[in-house]
Amino acid sequence: MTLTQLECFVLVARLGSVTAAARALGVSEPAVSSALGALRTHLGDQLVLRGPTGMELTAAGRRLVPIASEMIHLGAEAQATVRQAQGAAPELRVLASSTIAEYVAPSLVEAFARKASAPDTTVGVATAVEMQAFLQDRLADVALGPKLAGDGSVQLNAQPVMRCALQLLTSPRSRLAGVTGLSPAKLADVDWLVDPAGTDPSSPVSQLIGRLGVPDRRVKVLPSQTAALAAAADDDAGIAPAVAHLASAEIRRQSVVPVDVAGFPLSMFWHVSTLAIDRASPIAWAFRRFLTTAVATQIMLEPSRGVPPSRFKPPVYVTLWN
Amino acid sequence: MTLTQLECFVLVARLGSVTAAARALGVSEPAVSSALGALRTHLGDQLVLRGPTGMELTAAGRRLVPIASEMIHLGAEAQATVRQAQGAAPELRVLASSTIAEYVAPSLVEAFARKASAPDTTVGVATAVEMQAFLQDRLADVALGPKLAGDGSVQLNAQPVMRCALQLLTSPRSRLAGVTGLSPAKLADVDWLVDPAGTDPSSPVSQLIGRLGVPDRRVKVLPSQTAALAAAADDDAGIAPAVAHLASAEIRRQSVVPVDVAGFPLSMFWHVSTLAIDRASPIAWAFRRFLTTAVATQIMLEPSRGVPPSRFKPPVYVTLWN
DNA sequence: GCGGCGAATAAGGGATCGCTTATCCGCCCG
DNA sequence: CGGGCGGATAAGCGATCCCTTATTCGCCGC
Repeated sequence: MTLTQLECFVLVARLGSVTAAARALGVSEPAVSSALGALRTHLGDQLVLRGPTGMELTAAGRRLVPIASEMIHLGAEAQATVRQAQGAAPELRVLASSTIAEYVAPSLVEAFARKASAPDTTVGVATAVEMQAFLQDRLADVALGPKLAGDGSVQLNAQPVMRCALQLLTSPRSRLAGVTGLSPAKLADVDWLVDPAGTDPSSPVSQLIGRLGVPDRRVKVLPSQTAALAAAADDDAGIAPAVAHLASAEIRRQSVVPVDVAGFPLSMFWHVSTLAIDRASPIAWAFRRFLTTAVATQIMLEPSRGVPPSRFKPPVYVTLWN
Repeated sequence: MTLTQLECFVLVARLGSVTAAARALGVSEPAVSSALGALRTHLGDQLVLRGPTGMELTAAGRRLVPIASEMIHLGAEAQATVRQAQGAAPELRVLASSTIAEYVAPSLVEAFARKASAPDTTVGVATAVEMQAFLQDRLADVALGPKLAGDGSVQLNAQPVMRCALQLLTSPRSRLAGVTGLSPAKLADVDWLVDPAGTDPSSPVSQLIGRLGVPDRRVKVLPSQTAALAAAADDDAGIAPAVAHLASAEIRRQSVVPVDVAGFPLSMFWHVSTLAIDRASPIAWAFRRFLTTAVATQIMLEPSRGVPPSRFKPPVYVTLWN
């Protein structure tokens, strides 16, 4: 029985899929599968079984989840406690959607470090379900992006921190540019140039794509929002969905222009989510309060220029014990 | 960071010595030392330092102990929970002094299993400090033998279950036999034939030996009380300290006779110790209550004939996760 | 029946674990 | 100052972990 094995099990249980857990951990699917197999053998129970809607817990598995989750948490707490006893800065583990990680998370973290007790901060990219699982297991302290609610066992606390306008952008030379009152149906048959957050099923972009019935082959996932905007500028028909104020530079210099479709710009919110205040770390809520300050709002409105596509590193997931 | 490493650390912290922890775990001293070294490297703190009175905790170590202890406990609980969810019998881990393990623990456990829900019981031999550490870490459920109090952090609850008379026995052909009003000073210069419990510093026998100033070379540790009595019967001067009613068969057939020394027979008690009732497992307290019944008392008074020395297995320590 | 998707299994390799025995080192005590 | 005790270190070895890629299995929808 290894902490790694327990971690794999909990993630499979929470995410409902071995593949999803592997993705969240940044390892291959058989790695998780075999860890799970070892735990199953050791405990003499299947723990999770394949069901129609994903992996479902057995009776034993259902009881094991909270225990394993607590062990993982204590493992992280052990490290944090020792660090703190040595007088080191507390640790703040932030998860963000790829869009936020690209444009505003670094500046936010930097500004917070200057104001607060200079915590040792790491930023990782994750999808909404991954954020939820990581927060519940306390493998991360703060999630930035979609609104998270938590499942039955562990409640999460979300709060909007930024109102955004989602625009559909295209090249000024595109055949979509300048057309007024464009029919949404037309949008299903052009290239959609999205950043990794667009692959998160719970993201507004992904839901939009689903609602419009855009076929998969039309969805091009670029490594960053900046890259997506650059690709849109070169494409004669592609659409890049983007948060308006993040693309302000590209819009101002007219490398891309808004597409005129009913319902756009689409209003949406960035949220900050943590465990409830009595269960989360103090530094998590300090960061959370910081996000509602004018300083933070300013940073979110005037983001650092997008990281060049080539240098944008997608997932910097939480480091564990290996 | 491994559960094994944490376990080693906690035992070193609780027992105050690497060697003692190694003995409690039934492994070599470097095994514990290197596990501790790995944890130190991983966490970047010494955790425990050599002090005049044993290994002393650093600030970080002091904070780590309860966290690590809880992780170990949860590890054991994970296994127990899964077992239980599968409908298996609950687990009862009993620690006993070697004397009790030899004479009465098997019968007690067997009788309890017949009355109660037939738990899956294991019996191990341990010294008093080991019992204390194991109970506090919840690696054992019940300790049988000396009265345990617990240290500051985790309170233990002890209760006497049997009053015993400690006799000094010798061969009827010994030069000590038949002598009346023997001076205690004479006892320091004869062989003392003790069972493994006699090496536990907190045992009455060990304290007696210390009080009388018996030199180490005079103390012969036999693998069981039965073996000690047999050796005493063959020795022309040796003394075997023994609980009177356990040696009743040997006394009745006159293979050994009591030595007449002031203060003997010496009254002492067997205790049962567990965590407080709200922190211990239900089965632990069920066993505890059983020990105060007439059935259990009868078993303790008329023990199963001592296990033949050759078949007595000394330490069957708690199994962990390997 | 046949793809396709997701999980399990196979095979292999590098790292670590966990244990051993033997040795070294620091410290206290006679 | 030498011995002795207890902890740390060295060297080595087998088992396990943990990861990979490739393949197989089971199930569902077409």
